[in-house]
Amino acid sequence: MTTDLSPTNSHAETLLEGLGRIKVPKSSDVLAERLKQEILGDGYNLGAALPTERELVSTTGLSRGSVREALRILEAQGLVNTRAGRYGGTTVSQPTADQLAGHINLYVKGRSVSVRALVEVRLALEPMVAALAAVRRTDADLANLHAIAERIEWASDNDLSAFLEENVNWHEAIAAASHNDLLHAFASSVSGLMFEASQIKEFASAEVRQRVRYAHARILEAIEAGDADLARRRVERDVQAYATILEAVLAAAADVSSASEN
Amino acid sequence: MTTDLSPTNSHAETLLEGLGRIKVPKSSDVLAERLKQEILGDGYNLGAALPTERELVSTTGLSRGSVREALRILEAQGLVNTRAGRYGGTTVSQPTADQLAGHINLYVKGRSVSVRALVEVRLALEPMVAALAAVRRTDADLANLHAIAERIEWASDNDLSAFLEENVNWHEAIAAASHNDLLHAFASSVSGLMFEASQIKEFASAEVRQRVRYAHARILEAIEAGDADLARRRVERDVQAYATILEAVLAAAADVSSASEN
DNA sequence: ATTTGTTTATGGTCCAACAATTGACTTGTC
DNA sequence: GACAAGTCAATTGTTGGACCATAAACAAAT
Repeated sequence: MTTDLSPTNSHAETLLEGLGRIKVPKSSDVLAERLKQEILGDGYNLGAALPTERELVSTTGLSRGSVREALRILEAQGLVNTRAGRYGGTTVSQPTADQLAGHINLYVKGRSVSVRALVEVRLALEPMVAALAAVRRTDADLANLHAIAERIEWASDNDLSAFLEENVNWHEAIAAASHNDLLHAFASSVSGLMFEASQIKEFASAEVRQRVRYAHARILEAIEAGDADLARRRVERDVQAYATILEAVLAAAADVSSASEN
Repeated sequence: MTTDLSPTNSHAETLLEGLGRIKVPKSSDVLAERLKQEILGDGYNLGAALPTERELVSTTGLSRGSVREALRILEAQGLVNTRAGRYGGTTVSQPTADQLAGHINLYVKGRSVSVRALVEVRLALEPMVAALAAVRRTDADLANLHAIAERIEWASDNDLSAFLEENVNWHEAIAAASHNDLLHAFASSVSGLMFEASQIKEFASAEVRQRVRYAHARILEAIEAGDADLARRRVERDVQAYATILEAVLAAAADVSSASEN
């Protein structure tokens, strides 16, 4: 290995055998990473105060600008909050479901994930969500769901955009009733993205709206009864139906666009 | 409404009826948000170059520090990359699956999501993943899965940590074979988290390892045959079995800790 | 007791300069 | 002509210092 004749770098090669690309990280990245480890480790509890910017400057030897860039990174990751003013400063916080949903949205939009793919994810998540909700729903969850169902009932005949929005709230409420934080974040994020897609597609006909209301009623019934399997099956059928309708709409749209291409 | 006697703020109230909390956003947040909108909108294609920092300084009127903080935020969101040097600069990029997985991990760790909750999510995702993989897997996917299965076979009797790691690769490979970017990101992220939990719990006995290998073989068989329903059912049973074992281990651990409490 | 002002430690912002990086360009060498 | 080495220039990386804005605590005034 050390004696083979490489076509380039004739000398000073023996010592540099397995050297790949050397990356020189930015100081702000290094600091952000170190703070992140300390936060995730046992060093800081929720709400604990990090050192002030100027303290970090003196302890790390970095400039205040670099320290602040590191803090902006942690802030974007949802790990800290900052408040100005005396007795303000940087405190440890938990990433919120909304923040995670935001990152999921960026991923989906940035990569132009197809609506079909979203439906597939929904098809995976929502039956499980409903099953868990049937087992774990609290009285407050049920009250919330009933209230939303009522608003959907009203909006169905009056206000299309309100109908769609309350629909998102419905899915959000069921996801919350599953009392599984991660599932909740996943499901409500996907629901929100589907909502945006629905607004473009405009496929909520009166017939579809009627169907949705009926399906919701049956699902809520199952959740209220605490029947997990029934809730799962009914949601599964509902999402399947939705997917079928969506396929039809998409096919129609494809027809139109291919026709206009000729 | 305007004539009622409020207990405080006796005068100068009529003009301030519906004023909520006034938020003064940071300049870097404003700039980050604006750039984000332009990137997500039709303004920038993938790989397109954003204005240089100094151009942004002159067009926005902000200081370079604020501009840089905005760019760090976008970078943390995976929307841009930055390279130093001439012909360097900030370019638009897509968030990677790894970056999304990182945010999911932060959410899970930050909120101390239970392993049980993770299992529930896995139970929702993986059957769908397998079903899609059975329909969409390419020859490369199959070759990859076979290679991993072989390495697992070897590691099962020799190297426990390698066994666990290859296990993650297995799940990752199936998720990739589903050819659904979002599902892939979700599933592989959860797999990674489960892996970390497994390393702590140390519950991969020889019997469990044997079982895993058998299950993998049957699942791969179904995927190779292109039988979506069979693959779904087999994965479902596998994950169920895993969940059962995990419950037992957790119960045993709970026994130990409650015993040591007395 | 309520309002009003003052204090002051903290983050927010700006500016100016220099260092480090890096791809293109130029020159030198064989 | 091809290849190596050196030079250049535009861009991000980093620093130091200064000042502004914010907000909780405290003091004073009414």
